[in-house]
Amino acid sequence: MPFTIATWNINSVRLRAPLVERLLREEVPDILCLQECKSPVEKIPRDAFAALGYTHMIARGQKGYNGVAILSKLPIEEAGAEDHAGLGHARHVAGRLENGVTVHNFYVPAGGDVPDRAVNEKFGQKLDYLTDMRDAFRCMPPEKAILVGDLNIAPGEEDVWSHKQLLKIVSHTPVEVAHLEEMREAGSWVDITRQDIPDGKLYSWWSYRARDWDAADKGRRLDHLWATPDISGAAHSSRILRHVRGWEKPSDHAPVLASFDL
DNA sequence: ATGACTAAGTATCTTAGA
Repeated sequence: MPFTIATWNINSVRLRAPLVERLLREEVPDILCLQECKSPVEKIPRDAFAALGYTHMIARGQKGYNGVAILSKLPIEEAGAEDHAGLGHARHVAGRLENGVTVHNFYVPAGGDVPDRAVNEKFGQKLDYLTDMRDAFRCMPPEKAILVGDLNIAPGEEDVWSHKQLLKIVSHTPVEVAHLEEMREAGSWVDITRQDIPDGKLYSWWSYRARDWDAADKGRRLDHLWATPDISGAAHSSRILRHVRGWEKPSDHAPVLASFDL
């Protein structure tokens, strides 16, 4: 049965519940993975999503920060949640669909301002988080799986507005890109967005600080949708919904989507 | 110059985002 999956860093699921509902109405993905819910699980407005047919939810949450949720029209059962790097943060949750596909929803640490773990503890935590993800995938190679989320790294030169100007900016430093690539390789993950849209600039995040984010267009592709090789051939129709960044009181991230014919 | 915003908490500023 074919299905569509979406991922979106919502930057507060309670404040932006109306935007989530609008996306669900307009795009009708079968599954929507959210990051930065910034809410305890019991305070997520799940009834509003259930009213639109999203009757299944798997989530991990905490007060104020982080938090991930999987909303689904399709039945989905819990398939674990990891606390990589031992941060005690709600940054991962996994679910399994009835067709046997496992969905991983990740929110990788942002990493702070200075790309040096000797002076910035958060940068070290980001690298450690990616290393632990890598080791987990090496230990148990994923099959029939999809990995989505805000990975907080824009790996390619075409994934940022200026490769040269961002080389020393957290999210695009060579050490982060190397950690991401090792983790991707450990799970044999295929970047579905780039499989479908191989060429050209592609962003999923634009800073709130720009006077006119659309005109400046200084974006980065921080949000990713990957799949294992056994199902990557079934993926198609990848999109990044740039126009959603222009909605009233938007998240600074745009939703990323793909469909699978399985 | 990227360039001066946004959200939550216990909150009238601090921490975090990236």
